[in-house]
Amino acid sequence: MATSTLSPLILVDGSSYLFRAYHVPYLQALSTADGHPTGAITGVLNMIKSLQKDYPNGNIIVVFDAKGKTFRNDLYPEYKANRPPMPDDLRCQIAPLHEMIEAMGFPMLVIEGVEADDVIGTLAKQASEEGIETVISTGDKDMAQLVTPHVRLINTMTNVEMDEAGVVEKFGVRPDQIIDYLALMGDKVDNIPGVEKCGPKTAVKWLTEHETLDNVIANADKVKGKIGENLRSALDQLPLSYELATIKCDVALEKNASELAPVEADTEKLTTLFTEYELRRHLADLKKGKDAPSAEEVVEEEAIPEAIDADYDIIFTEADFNAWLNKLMNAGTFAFDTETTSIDYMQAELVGVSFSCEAGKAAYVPFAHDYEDAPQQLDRDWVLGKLKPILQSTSYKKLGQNLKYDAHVLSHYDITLAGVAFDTMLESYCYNSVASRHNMDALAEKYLGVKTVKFEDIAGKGAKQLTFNQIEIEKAGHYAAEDADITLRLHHALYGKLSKEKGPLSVFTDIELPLMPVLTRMEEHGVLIDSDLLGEQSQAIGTRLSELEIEAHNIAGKTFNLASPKQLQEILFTDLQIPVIKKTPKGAPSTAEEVLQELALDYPLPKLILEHRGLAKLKSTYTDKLPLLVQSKTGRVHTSYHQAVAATGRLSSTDPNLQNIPIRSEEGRKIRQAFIAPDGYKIVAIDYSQIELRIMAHLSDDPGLVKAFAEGKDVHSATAAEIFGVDVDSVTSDMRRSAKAINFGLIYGMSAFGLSKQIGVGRNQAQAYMDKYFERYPNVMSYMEGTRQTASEKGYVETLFGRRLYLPDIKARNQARKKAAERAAINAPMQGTAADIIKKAMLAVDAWIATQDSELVKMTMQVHDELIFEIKESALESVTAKLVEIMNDAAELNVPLIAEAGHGDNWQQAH
DNA sequence: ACCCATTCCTA
DNA sequence: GTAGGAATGGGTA
Repeated sequence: MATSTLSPLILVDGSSYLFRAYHVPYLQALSTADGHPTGAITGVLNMIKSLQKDYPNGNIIVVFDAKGKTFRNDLYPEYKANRPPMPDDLRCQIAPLHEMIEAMGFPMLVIEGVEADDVIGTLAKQASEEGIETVISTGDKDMAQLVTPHVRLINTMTNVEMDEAGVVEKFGVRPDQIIDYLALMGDKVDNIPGVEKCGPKTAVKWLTEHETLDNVIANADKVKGKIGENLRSALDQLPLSYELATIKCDVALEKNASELAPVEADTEKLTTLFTEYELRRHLADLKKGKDAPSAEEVVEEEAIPEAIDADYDIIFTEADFNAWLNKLMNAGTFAFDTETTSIDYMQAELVGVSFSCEAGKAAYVPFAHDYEDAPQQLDRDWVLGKLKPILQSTSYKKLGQNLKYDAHVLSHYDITLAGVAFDTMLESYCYNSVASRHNMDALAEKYLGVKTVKFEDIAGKGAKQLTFNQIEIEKAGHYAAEDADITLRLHHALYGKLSKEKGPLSVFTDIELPLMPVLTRMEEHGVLIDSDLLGEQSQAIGTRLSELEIEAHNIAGKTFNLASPKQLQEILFTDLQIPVIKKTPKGAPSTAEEVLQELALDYPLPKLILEHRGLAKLKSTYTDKLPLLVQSKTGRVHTSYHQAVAATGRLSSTDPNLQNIPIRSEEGRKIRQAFIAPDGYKIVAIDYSQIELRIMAHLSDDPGLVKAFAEGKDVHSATAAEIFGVDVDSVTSDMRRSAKAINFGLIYGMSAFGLSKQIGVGRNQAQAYMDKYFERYPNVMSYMEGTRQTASEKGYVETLFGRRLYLPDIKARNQARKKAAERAAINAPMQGTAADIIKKAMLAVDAWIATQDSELVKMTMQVHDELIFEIKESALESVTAKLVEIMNDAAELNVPLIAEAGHGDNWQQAH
């Protein structure tokens, strides 16, 4: 009986979906005008309607958990004891949902004393016995135990269907082993005990070896190691865990599966309910008499997968290449991508190039694949010679994904990429910077609904990963051509959206895109490092570290790894019995700096550890590492600036990160001595003074703050005078320090609690300071409040230049997340506007430098509010003055924008 | 070889 | 309290 002519039974685990829907962010935002939440209702209704569409003949039955205890609580009083009570904003959605489902005519079961799982298990078993195919719609993995040749699971929210093979694929064990598997692992959420430290991997391993839980138990004494001990100590309660994990399939029900038939929908009642809960979409569907769209159709921005047949060429002949070249030249705009041997732009060698100028059509031109028996390819220099005039011309418009990388590589073949009109990575970043990554694979999935071939798919991963030249041309060609094709299609999808948003579009056109070649030049030029000096520093630090280690071991009475927080916890809080001051988020006793600072007052060891940590950090991260990053080709260090990482609009820097070179501590600052000027040059560092506070003054237009800046006052002293009600001349350094903390705190969207911790006063005192501040600077307060409000209304905030930052959590029910989003909303316009301004300054500086002798001055680094240059000694003063002027003029605020310069033979002196 | 938590460096 | 990157240990694969 492989198939059945009877209608399939569709069993819906309503409770599982209710909880899932409740936690879906975009559903959380839904409520009626008077604030009754409706997200979970909407989620479950969408899901049921989507099932209706997918199984038109299906006989749908919806099952919910009943209130109160179940038989499992009798077996084990601790069952689900850790569950927090159901939140009110979920509880209040249950009754209306039940009413709606009943009015829709679906049979609905809510049976006391058992869980929905048990009712579903029972119905599924009955159906199987009658030869009815069953589909269980659930998000709960435990249900996998119910799967048989006639029972499948479907997760309607993710649209993943699971039959017996699917269970094996997902879990690594068969459905009939699922209970054993669950019993071994236990369940933290339901408070079911299992074997300590036994997760999915271990459970699968044991069940693969021994088939059943009973056999695992019988062979328990053969399991070695800590995990074996854990298994043996769990033996007694494993039978209980097994029983708790078992879904009961013989619940006494009034009607069996085949007797539960749907009744006609009560349209009138549904209209009333949908109107009351303002479910407009469902109301509209009711009128049209059609099924509601599936859950994903409700989400905005959902990509509709494009059905485009891929037609990719791999070019081996000059004639074919010339034909493509002609197409590109006539295309107006084309997508372009390089394939190379390394992701490090300084090491990379070209292996091939790909293009596309029409969706679905692309070409790959290989010229340096050198695996054994690789076919004859076109000559690299011939290809590049042909391409050079086109790539260098601004008349031919190019687009790509992160073309900064390609520009670097091409520059090593004497090609200066120009005419870059679009970059999909930057388009995505400007359109919506809040994404974990703006890489092509993620964008293709998000905006095109297309899954691309990943580099790892063709090259493998880990130590055995191949480089592109070693990959078979057929495979490589498809991958490379797809990259160009997808980039082109992504551009069409993304730019259409971006161009409708004025602010984000101007950030893309006027700031990010033109900044790309500027960053390329900075990275390519690199920074000069005195490796010998760093070597000496490493050695000195090493000596001191050994001394500290010996002393620490003596005090502890045994040897231990000073760099291990875990071992240190043991020594401090167990061996030495020092009281715990603070715990880490995971609950372990913290050994963080602030804790050790405090302990250092009473005990000798923490002080040693602090010094050791500080020095070890300097050595491993900076003095040891930087010399290793000097490129032999240039004798310099070449960082990577990332333009699409920080959600606020800042740059970030990696390999190495040149934006966190120490400055605060005396020893740390010495590292900056190793950032040196070449012969005949000076290092000049120009930084913006108080840029974020000035932006706050501008955005809030607070008279007091604006005046303080206009008069060129020390703003922290001025603030202190206002808050403490004293004359500016009587402000003590303590007052100034507190005022400074408040000023910074405001930029970070702080609370009184945060401030009190920062400046070491009580919470009430901190609140009093803040009240006083807002009294003196009332527009700052209204600005902050206004920002929170706009963020909540629009879902995003903007910088002065239109850069946008979305805040998906701004309406979160979870108060911690909501508060965090509010702080980000306060901070982003200030941090982001500062980022816009320094980027504009970089563009203006670069444009001016281009008009000068190429040896006169180079911009080498950017550290958020500071630009660092190498300037020819002979023209030091005039060039510095010019640069300061350009930076001052980068933006017109209602307070002065002040850049301050310093110079020296190294970066430390320049400060 | 990879993931994670913890810690610490910057503006 | 905002925004980042990187090193380490320690667990699991």
